[in-house]
Amino acid sequence: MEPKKQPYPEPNIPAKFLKPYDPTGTEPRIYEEWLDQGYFNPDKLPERHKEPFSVVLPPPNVTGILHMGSAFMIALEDTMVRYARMRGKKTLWIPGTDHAAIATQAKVENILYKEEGKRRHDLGREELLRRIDAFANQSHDSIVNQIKALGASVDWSREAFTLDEKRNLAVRTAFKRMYDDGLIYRGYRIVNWDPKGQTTISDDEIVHTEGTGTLYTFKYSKDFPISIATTRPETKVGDVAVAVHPDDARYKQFIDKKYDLDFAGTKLHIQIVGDEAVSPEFGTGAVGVTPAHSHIDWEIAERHKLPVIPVINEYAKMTVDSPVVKDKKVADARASVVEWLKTQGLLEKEEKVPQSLATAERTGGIVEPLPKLQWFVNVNKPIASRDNKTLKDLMREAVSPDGISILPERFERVYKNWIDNLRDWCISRQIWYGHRIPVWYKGAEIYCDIVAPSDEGWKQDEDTLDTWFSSGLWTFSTLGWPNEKEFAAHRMYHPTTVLETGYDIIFFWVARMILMSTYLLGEIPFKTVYLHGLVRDEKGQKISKSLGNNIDPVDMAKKYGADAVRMGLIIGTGPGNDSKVGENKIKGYKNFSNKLWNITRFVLSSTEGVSIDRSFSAWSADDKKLIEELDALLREAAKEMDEYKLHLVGEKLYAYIWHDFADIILEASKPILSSESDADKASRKQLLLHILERCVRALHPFMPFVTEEIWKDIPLSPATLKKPLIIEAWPI
RNA sequence: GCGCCCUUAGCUCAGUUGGUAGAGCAGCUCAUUUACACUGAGAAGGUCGGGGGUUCAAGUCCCUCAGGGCGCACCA
Repeated sequence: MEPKKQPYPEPNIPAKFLKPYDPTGTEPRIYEEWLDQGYFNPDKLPERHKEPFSVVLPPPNVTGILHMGSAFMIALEDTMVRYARMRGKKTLWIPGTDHAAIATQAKVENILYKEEGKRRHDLGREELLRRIDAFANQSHDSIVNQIKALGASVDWSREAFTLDEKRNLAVRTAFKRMYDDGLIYRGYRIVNWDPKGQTTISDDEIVHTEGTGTLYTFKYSKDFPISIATTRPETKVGDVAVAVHPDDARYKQFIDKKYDLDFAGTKLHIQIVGDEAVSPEFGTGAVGVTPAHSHIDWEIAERHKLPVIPVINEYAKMTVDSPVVKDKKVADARASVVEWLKTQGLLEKEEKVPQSLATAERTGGIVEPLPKLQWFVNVNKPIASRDNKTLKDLMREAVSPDGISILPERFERVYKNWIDNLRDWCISRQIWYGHRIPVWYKGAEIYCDIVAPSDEGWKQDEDTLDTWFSSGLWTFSTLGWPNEKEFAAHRMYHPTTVLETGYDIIFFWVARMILMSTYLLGEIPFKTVYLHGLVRDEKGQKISKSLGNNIDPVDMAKKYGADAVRMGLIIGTGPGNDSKVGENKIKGYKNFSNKLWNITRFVLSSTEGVSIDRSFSAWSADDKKLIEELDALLREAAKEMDEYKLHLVGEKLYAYIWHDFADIILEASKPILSSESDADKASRKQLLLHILERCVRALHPFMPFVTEEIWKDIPLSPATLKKPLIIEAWPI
């Protein structure tokens, strides 16, 4: 054998290795090959894949394009799924998109207004829905292409949409079952009203922002015995009571007394009630009770059977027939009432207090609590078919050592805390895009069913459902439920193995899936919840349109390769923590792809004519030790993969391949390969091939493209049938 | 108010049963028809936010303080 100093270019290795690795040219081609091979579909996997491993892709909203956060999620999930597949699991990863009701409709309405100056009612329900569908379809197509560009090994034959026919049947079926069990009811109750979006929203869709308010202390009238304090004087025209703590010595003697009085141009009938909810220390220790426009007051009113007087309408305007406030916007009405109090000499004190403002997540509108007739999910009703447990009970019990575990663990407490504070879930929305409520009315009659009543004269409820209602069914609506035959064929995949998603939707989505699955199926929807954090920019700022700091993951993939994007996202961030990602980090992993590429070039050109001999045993002492070291590292990595510590494994493989294999082992091989000892040379050639082969297999879940491309040229022994790397076994 | 997280090299972060401090990037010195410049070698750089405690041993466990971030509930 000649000393290893050959002129460039070297002969007899595949020509592609003589150039730097080209992800842009390679990745789309490899993805096409995977699609042709069909192994994304578990039904097409070879015999050895038996034990199911199933994941649902958190469906991206059809509101636009994917961002770095979605890419992070896809990278994590694809790495988990590919690892499981190589481990011989029967892997099913279901892709889909989310209609995201309010978000999508708001987006299209914005465009409509900007481009045509029209509002939703100018178009009407049918035409607006047509526009939204067109927008959603377009958005869907680009999202699908983006998912593909990132290398996701999802089963496209099972792709779902939260608003398609099958999911609609699932929604109607779930609604009907809950309605029949009394878990869904229609009620006149105080709800969160978004005047900007003109719809109700759930408690979870409220975003509190810090601000300053003014706390006004005053009396309703000169001869009223108690002073009250409030930050919303304008609502006081809707007061029906003053609540004090039952043991408060200052006010005890007034409890149950009633007063008729004139306030800001309207008549009030105020009853004094004693209620434990009132804190004697705050303000004057007395609360003016406005049942129609405060959640707490509503509850006080319920306890004391007080009347409800709405004074604010859906446009956040005052409705009370008083010259002081009539037809004014709430903010103006507040000023008017304060002015009135001053002129009457009733205002005792004004002080600035910190106050948080409730705004709607999607529209930014200031949320106004209003009483309305809406549909709710009762979370406190005992369910006969579930041992008289309530939905709250089912949700709480699902997260336990033998049920669902959440990673990182600390989120289990966050989840339980949320359940403890959970109120009935308002599910009806006054928007057009979404699942129509499967309820029909004829006069005073109400009819709920999966299909419309056949006889004449019924009118379907105009409202649609909270988008999370359909998302809650996702783990099983994507597996065919409620179609018995289809679901039976997929029964093995439920509960799904792991749910990987962002911690920001633990309440919206994770909790709702647990609710739906435990109630409808009597089983948990998944065994493990892996929560990832927010992807921020290099400076740690939240990625947002206004900052213009969004990096398009697909642009990055085009520039540096999806493999590099995936590594850049995964490495350096444990579950539950936010991460900072910039272009430089991704670039670094592109260099790594090329490093591996050149390692391959060196190994192939140094081992010409040799193929991998799995039963090789004539190892030199050094080589035997090196093999053992790598095996130890891989065993550790396997353990960490099973514990979902992907960031550690990725880093470990990177460090080993670059700094052990390339920097040390390859360099040390040069003198050995040009030495006199045939035995040492034979051993070293086998070593180089063995290590390369193991590294490529181990790295595949993280960097699927470059590894699959290298794999094609790894010289397995001629007797071995080479399968695509995607279904090869992970080493160790 | 209740609760959670973060504070480790200039920057970004790893570091899970407690056992002599790690990586990437940046910077510094050197090498250069080399498998790879999308490179290599080397050196430098940290009292692991402050204080206290437990322990033979603490970045790691406990208490406390400070700064930053977040979630929930909102005192009207």
